[in-house]
Parts: sequence; structure tokens; C-alpha cells
Amino acid sequence: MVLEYEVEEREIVRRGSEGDTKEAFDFSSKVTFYKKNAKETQSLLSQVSSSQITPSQDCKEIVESQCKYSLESDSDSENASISPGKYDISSYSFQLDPGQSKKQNIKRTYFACQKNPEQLKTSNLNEHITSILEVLEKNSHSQGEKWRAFAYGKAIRVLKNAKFKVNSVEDAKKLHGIGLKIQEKIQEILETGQLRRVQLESSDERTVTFNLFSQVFGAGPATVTKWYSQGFRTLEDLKQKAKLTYQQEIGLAYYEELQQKIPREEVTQIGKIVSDTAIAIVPGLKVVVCGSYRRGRQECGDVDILMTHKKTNCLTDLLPRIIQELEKVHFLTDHLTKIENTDKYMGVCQRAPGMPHRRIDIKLFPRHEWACALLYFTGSGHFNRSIRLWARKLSMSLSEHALVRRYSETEKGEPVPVKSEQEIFQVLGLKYQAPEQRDI
DNA sequence: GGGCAAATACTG
DNA sequence: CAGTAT
DNA sequence: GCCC
Repeated sequence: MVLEYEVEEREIVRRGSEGDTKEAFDFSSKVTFYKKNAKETQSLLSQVSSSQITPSQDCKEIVESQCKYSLESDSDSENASISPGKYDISSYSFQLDPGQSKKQNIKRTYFACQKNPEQLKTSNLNEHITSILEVLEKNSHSQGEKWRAFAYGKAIRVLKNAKFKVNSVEDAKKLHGIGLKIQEKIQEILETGQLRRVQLESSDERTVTFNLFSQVFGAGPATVTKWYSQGFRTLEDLKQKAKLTYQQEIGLAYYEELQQKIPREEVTQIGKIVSDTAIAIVPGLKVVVCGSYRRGRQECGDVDILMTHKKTNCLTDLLPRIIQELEKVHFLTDHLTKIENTDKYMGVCQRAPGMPHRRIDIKLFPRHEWACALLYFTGSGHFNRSIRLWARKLSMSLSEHALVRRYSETEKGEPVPVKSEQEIFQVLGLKYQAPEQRDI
């Protein structure tokens, strides 16, 4: 009884934090609430769009206070950028209908989830199934079957987050995101411990080759298909015979190194190198390492660095200058985008000679886009999908640049000025989640 | 059947 | 423009 | 592939 109760709560939490369409329960109940309280929300929105928060004020405030390198967390500056008197987050945090105990439970669980994301994560009771589905997901992905892979991914998350071990198809049916086809697969896994299709594919030349090739940076489904049809089967084939773009050459040259995860400590060091270099060139720059690093991961796939400055608009060549300097000290070894005239750089770096090469992105945003950029590039991907879906249901649209109201399918309104991540959550009527809590 | 997020930048 | 990446 |  208790178990089942908890299961249901977890289920709800998961859906809510994932933002799947069908989190019907979580999300739509919130939508309902939103409509009920449309008036409050309107007033909040007008408050936000009023002069109380403006980009210029934002610039002034942040630049004057703490334009300093912040790796571990910029929560200090985030907090500092909120004036307590103007916004009382607690008064506007999303409250579910108090009259309905069930909904209250959702809310409570929601909080629990936010406090304990690790707990939810560490106990995958369905490893025996998910490990196999993960193969299917990867295979689908490298064949370019985007949405099929998407569905597998969703099923995997559902299974991982389930509070019970799936011992029968009936168990699996309860989980949202598991349809007929995956049910069949689960049945076979439960009966035989494996999946014939996976066995087949793992020794299938086409599948193996697609997986191999699709991990080359710059090669997507179309390119991989072409290479395969041209008869290439190994990385050596590609190096010797394939016609490669410059990006693919780099991707191939560092194929193994770029596969490796980056220890958190190294990301910290890389961040420091970039930050020190950048700030030496442009004092007052704000530099934050985002991505999985900011979410607290111990291992990262790449390094994602965001910068902003109050004078961004007058310093269009800012990023190129920083790039050139980083190149000069042999930190950046290869460029994946052109370095002139850019505010979004992609490249390859090496912390020190002999160390593995790493993928690095450095992006410069104008001050007024800082909050959205931070949110976006901190992710996770799932979290982003979730919050955007939510935004859409509130007739808003969230991008790396801005949070805007949409009046219709095509008509978009003015951006809602937001100067911190907290404000984005606030405007969307969501409880703030720290970066670590977005690692979902 | 259509949606599954959304928007931008770069390459060739 | 298609393809790729973020 | 799943869901509506």
C-alpha cells in the first residue's frame, strides 16, 4: 500500500520534472491552476515587464557588483541579482490546489525530488532491461531515427526511475512511455535475458559501422549513410578515402580522445585558464562554466563556457581576441568554427601537453540574455525540453535568448525581461531548481 | 496522423 | 539549401 | 516508438 503510494508519487515527480507531454497529471494540473490564477500571473508579468527590471539596470548591477570568475556556482550572483523587496518568491511559488490532498502530495514529492535527485538516480531496479534498451536507442540514433531513439530514451528513463522492479509485462504497462513494441521487447528480455534483435544488430556490419561513424564530430545520419554506401567500414577508410569536411577531419583526428569523459577537476582547470585569459583581456567579464559541470557532474562530455559583459554590444571582436590569445598559449589546438566575427565558438583544447584533447564551446551573450543563456546551456537536455514545454503551455516561448509571450502560433510578443534564472522559474510559476537539480 | 523544444550558426 | 551542431 |  505504502509502496504503491510512493510509486505513484515518484511517477508524478518524474513526469513533472521531465516534462513529457503526457505528464498530463503534473503539468496539466498546473496549467489548470495557472488559468485559475491568471490574474495573479498577469500582474506578475506586468510587474516584470515594467521598469523595475530592465536590461540596463541589470548590466549595471551585475557588472558593478561581482564580475568575477565563478566556477563552482554562480548562485551567489544569482541571488544577489534579486531584490527581495520586489519579488517575494515564496508568495508566488507554484502552489497546487490546497483543497485537494492528492495534488498536495504531488507538490511535496516535487520538493523531495528536488532535494534528493541523487536518490532517485542511484537505484535503477531495471538495469537488466534498460541496458538493453540503451543499445536500441544508440542504434536508432546513429541510423538517424531520431524519434524512435527519443521514444527509447523516454522508456529508459521511466524504467530507471520506477520504484519497483519490472517482473512482468503487466508491470511495464503501468509505466507511461512503454507501448506495445517495447512491451514485447521487455517480455522477451524477461523470458530469455536478452533480445535477439540486439544480438543480431551487435554483429551486424551496417549497425556497427553506423555507430562507429556517427561518433565522428561533424558526421550525422546523412553523411554516415553516404560513407557506408561508398563502402567505407573503418576509421582508416575514412581517413584515407573519404572526402571530409574540415570539422570531420578534426573529429577523426581526435576520435578516441573526444570519446573520453573529462574529470570534473580538469574542467575546473580549463575553466580557470579560459577565465583568467579572458578577464586579463577584458576586465569586468563574467565567465561561467555551464553544461553538466554546472549541474555538478563528476565527469563531463565537454566544456561549455558562457561569458557576458555590460559592454557586449560595443565589443564585437571580444570573443575573437580571447580565442586568439588562447590559441597563442597553445590551449586551443583546433577550431571548429571560424574565429573572426563570432560570439559562439566551438573548438578543441588541451589543458597541457600530453593530455587528451577536449571539446570546448565558448559563447558570449549580451547582458539582457544572460539568464536565458545560462538556463539553456546548463541543461540538461531533458530539463530544457521540460521547461520549454511548460512555457509553451503558458503561451510563452523560451529560447537561449529570451522568454517571450506568444499571442498565437505565429505572433510573438515582447520578451519578458528576466535577469536571473530564478526569475525565469518565477515567471513560469515553477519552483526554482538549482543546477544540480536539473541533472535529470 | 501529427507532435515529440526551439532557435541560431556554420559548412560546403 | 541540406546537413550538423549546440 | 509512444501518445493523444
